[in-house]
Amino acid sequence: MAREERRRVSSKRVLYSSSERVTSQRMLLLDIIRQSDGHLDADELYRLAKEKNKHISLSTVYRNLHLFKKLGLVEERHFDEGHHHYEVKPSDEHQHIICIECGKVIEFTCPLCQKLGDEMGKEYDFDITSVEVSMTGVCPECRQQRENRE
Amino acid sequence: MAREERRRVSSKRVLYSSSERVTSQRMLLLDIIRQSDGHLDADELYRLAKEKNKHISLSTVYRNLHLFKKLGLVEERHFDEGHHHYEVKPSDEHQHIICIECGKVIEFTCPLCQKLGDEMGKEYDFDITSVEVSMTGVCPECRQQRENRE
DNA sequence: ATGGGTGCAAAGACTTTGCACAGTT
DNA sequence: AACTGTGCAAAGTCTTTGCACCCAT
Repeated sequence: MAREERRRVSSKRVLYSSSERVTSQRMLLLDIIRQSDGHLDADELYRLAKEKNKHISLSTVYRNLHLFKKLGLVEERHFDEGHHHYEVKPSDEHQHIICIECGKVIEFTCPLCQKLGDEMGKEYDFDITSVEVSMTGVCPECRQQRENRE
Repeated sequence: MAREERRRVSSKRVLYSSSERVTSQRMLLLDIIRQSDGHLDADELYRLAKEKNKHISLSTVYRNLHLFKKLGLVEERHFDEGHHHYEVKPSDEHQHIICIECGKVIEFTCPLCQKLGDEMGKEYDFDITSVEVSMTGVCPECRQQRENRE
């Protein structure tokens, strides 16, 4: 079984084994989220889903994003904008660098960040459930363009 | 000159020395932001401002938050919600832990996080402009309440 | 006097909700 | 058959914008 395949089955298995119903919309959305390279927002997911199912509605997308989040299949990320982004919950925790010019997203892993979460949890007596690191900056390409403009 | 006083003057000095106009609304908003213990959202700032100036409008609040951000007087923070929070730009960079139950916010400093920003900047050839760390979890008080409920 | 700032109301962007019908169990 | 999920439209929340008037420079 290919790696891809295993991941897909595993997402759906979570759905099957939950008490939630398995609908074609949910299958479709899970497929799209898995195939994307991450960081979809609700509207992008909706547009992609509509290519396969013309009648799917935005509310269904929102409702199921909440469901997937509850089931632990996706994570909500808060970048510099007024809306949320979602990505498949990765087996390895990772963090993001976002270009403020073009919106490009770089992922990097940071074991240190998890460790930091543990430490701060102890320090302030919190049960830490997530550690989110977002750096913003200007990517090489956009910096180049800026320089050309000057 | 007291510490508080110095900080206020310094915020206003930035405004005076910019080409932006000095209006009573801007003075009022800067005063409120400075006096708050941080993490105000636009609506809270609006409500507080209305206590002093009944006619101030929400748009003025939004417009000036953008201005203050541009002038580097406040920072925008992205917690787990659908709206932004603002805080006086602190001389020392710090990060946040947010309780998912009651919304309480803890601040902690993390020199390591800035260092991480530098490193990642080098690694991916980004000019990093900010490093934002948000941890979420359950605070001691809310954990207690949960346990009582069970 | 000139140009930017403000208040108000309306519009925009993103998200949630009520309801009747359809689909899953 | 029972009950949850869906599509649609309407409402809700947060933010931005157009415009006439006001005020800082």
